[in-house]
Formats: sequence, C-alpha cells, structure tokens
Amino acid sequence: MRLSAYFLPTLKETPTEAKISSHRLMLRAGMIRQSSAGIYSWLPLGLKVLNKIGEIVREEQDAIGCHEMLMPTIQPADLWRDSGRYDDYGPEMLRIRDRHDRDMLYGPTNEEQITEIFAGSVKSYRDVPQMLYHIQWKFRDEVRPRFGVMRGREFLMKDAYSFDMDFDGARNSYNKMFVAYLKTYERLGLKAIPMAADPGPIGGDMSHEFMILADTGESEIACHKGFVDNDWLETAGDDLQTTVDTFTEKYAATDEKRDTDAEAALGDDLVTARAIEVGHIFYFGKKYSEKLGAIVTDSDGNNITVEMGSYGIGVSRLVGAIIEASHDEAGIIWPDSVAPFRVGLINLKVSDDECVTACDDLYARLTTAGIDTLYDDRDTRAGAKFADMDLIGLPWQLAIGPRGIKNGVIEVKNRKTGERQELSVDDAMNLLGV
RNA sequence: CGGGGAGUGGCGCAGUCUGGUAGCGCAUUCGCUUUGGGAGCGAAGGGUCGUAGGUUCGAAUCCUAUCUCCCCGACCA
Repeated sequence: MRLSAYFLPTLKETPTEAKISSHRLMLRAGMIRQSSAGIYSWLPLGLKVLNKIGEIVREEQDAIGCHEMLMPTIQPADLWRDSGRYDDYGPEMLRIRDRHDRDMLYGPTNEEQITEIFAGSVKSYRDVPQMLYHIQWKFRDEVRPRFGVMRGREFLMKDAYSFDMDFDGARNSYNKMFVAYLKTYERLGLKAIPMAADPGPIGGDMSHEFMILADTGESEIACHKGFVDNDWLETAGDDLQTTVDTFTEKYAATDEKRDTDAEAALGDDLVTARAIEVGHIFYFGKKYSEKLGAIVTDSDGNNITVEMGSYGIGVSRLVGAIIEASHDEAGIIWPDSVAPFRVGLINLKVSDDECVTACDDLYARLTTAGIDTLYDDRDTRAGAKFADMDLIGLPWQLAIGPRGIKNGVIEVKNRKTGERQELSVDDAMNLLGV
C-alpha cells in the first residue's frame, strides 16, 4: 500500500480526552475515531488489526470443530422475556421500540438467540454435541465507558456456545475451548493467564477468565509465578483434561477471588500485577436450555435437556489490550501476527529519481513475495516518516536514501528491539525470510 | 449513579477572576530556502467561543437552564 494513497490520519499531538496509552496510540496512529462515549469508528489501519485478530480467533475456533455463524445485533424482547433476563438485565441493556411498537433490544450477548435456534433445529442425540460461534457487535450501555476501545459500549466479541448431552460432555467442550483460548492468545503474542472466576449459580470449577498482565489493567491479580515464566502449553500432553489441569492446579486469582492464605503459602513464587480480562468461559448447565426448551431425545428415547456453556473473547478489546502490553514512548509495537502491515518501506528522498526507483523496485519485490508492505512515498521529511512508522508500530522498517544507495545498502530496523542495521537489499530480503 | 473537571478554527491550548467585539503553537494552502530521525522564513485561508434563554449600550467573559465529553469510585467481555 502506498501511503500517499492510503487513509492514515496520524496525529502529532495527543487528543486531550485519551488518558491511557492504548487509547492515545490508537487515536494518534489513525486507527479509530470516537463517535460518542464508548462508541468508535474503525479507520482502515485499525480495522486491519481488528480483522487479523478476528481471523486468528476464527481459525482456532474452527480447529476445535466450533462452527461459525452470524446472529443479529437486534433481538426481540420476547426472547429475553422467555429466559427471564429482560427484566433482570437492567439499564445496561439498550432497549429499542420498532415502528409497530414492538419491544426490541440491541443484544448484549446471545445465549437466548442461540438456544432458540438450537432448540428449534436439534431433536436427536445424534446431532449432539454441537459448538457454534459468531463474531458480532454487542452493546452494553455501560455507566462509564473508558479506556477507549477496551471498555466501550459497543464492542466486537466472539461468543461461542456448546451443547452436550451430559455433564461429562459439557466438561469436554469446556476443556476444548480452554485449550483453544490458550492457543489463540499465544498466537496473538500474549501471555494470557487463566484464572478461576465466579462460576455463578451453577457452582463448580468450570469458569475461567483469561487475563493478560498490563500496568493499566483494571484488576489487581495474583498468581503463581510459573504462569509468567513458563509456557506449559508446549509441554502439555495430548490429553485435554491433563492440559487443563496443568493450567488450573496452580494458584491464580482475580482481585475478588484472592485468597490471602493461599498467597502466603506461595512465598517467593507469588506474583501480583494488574491485568486486563480478554476472555471468559463458563459452563452454565441447563439455565437457558430449560427455559427455552432445548430438549433432545437420547438413544433410549428419553427427553434430555442439553447442557450448555458459553465462551467469550473480546475481539475489539484485544486491540487495546495488545497495545497496552506492547508499546513504548514512540508508539505501538505490533506482534507479527496482528501487525497491520509486516513491513514499512520508507523513501527518504522522493525528489531523488534514483532513490524513487530503488524504493519502487523493492516495493515490487516485497509485494511479489507476498509481504504486506506499507510504502511511505509521501513528499514529506524523513523525520516525519520515521516518527509515523514508529507510531504505527510495524515490525520492520526499511529505509532507503541516496546515501545508502551510494553504498549499496538500505537501513533495516526492528521495531521491537530498536536494532538498526545496514544491509544489501538481498540480505534484507533474507532477513525477512524471502 | 455519587464525587470532580472540561467544552474557544482539524489538533493542543491561552483569554473568563476584573465584560469592550478572539489569539498562540501545530496542522492546511501558496512561495522561497532546506532535505537521513516530527525543518526555516514569508504570506494566506479557517472559529456566530457546546446549545438555549437572560442581564447589559456591549457577553467567550456575568446569571439560569440544558447537552456533551473526560477523570476518580461502585459495576462489567
């Protein structure tokens, strides 16, 4: 992409309303613009990242046999009256009335909707277990939206739902999701720690929040330091339950679940930090299947109310969370997997024909090699280009100027380490794995 | 929802206390000089000061109401 033709409105100065790094950087990097409190437009660069995260989430859901679908944002109130949540939900739910005076709502979540669909379509044990998900915009009318995209009112969320014949099946579905989540966060370049969460009225140990450590996190957490130091996912075996046990047997708790005795027992192995919740999975049994009649017949002809679980990942929140976990004074530092472009190519002197030719050639080579490149061919000063590249945080910066051309080299900078080296074009391509 | 703060060109701010008809930096446009880490000089364009009432000869400034946004807390992916 040629930057001269792109839409990337970066800001030199920080908008006054943004207080935390990720929010400031997203505004400055031209990723988002605020529409109203907690509601944002996603500009091209921001949308690219959002989509990349969504794609990784999607791949890991598909990999465990969870099927993508898409449910509406607007739902009928009657559906929620059936589950009893229409009155329970409170002012966080945005209630709407259509032209026929029917009560509608902008969905804050989709348990009712999915259960109704399942109940109407699945009648036999032969079609169970089933796992379905969608990635859709939700709305929760937060009293106080804040932290930019991390606590918005409108947010993009992946929510999945599992349906099983019995508790053992539900546990298996839960475990599959648990491990899929670990893999998802790892691919996003995040160290997410599963922490025991409030399981609600069902009880048991089947509810976990996935937290990533960041100074601006909303809650104060404590955990065994093994969660920070180790990567148990690599050492975990094939057995699902064993893998899940590896991650759940060690102490890890969000602020409301902390246990001073357990923490004292850990001694030097205790780590306390602030963290951001980026996912939540839980088993809730027959809570909705009972109310909405999700009943199937088993092999003996008995009617069985299915066991359900739901599994959320805050996709839009992750954009902010990743930045919180990965930035410096100059700007964002994207993990390779979600970077909007892999390479930023800087033409240091657009008035120099030789330099332009060299840049155009390299751009063509990169593009042909399938490397998504943002090519800064604008007629501005070098300093501004470097500053913008640092701000938007692409993993690699390649800078070409007359001085380097004379010596047959270009400058290659690694955004994360800050390391700069002068290489020939071929060596630079090798470094990028081409 | 309790407590606090703020709305003035696209962005960041001053001016408000003490009323006199709006200013600075950045950005934008043009010209010249520059050109390898957010350049310099000169010129230009752009604001009915959140909105609505009121006080006054005169309101960004004083009074009243209202809307919006931000921060701290309680609540949530």
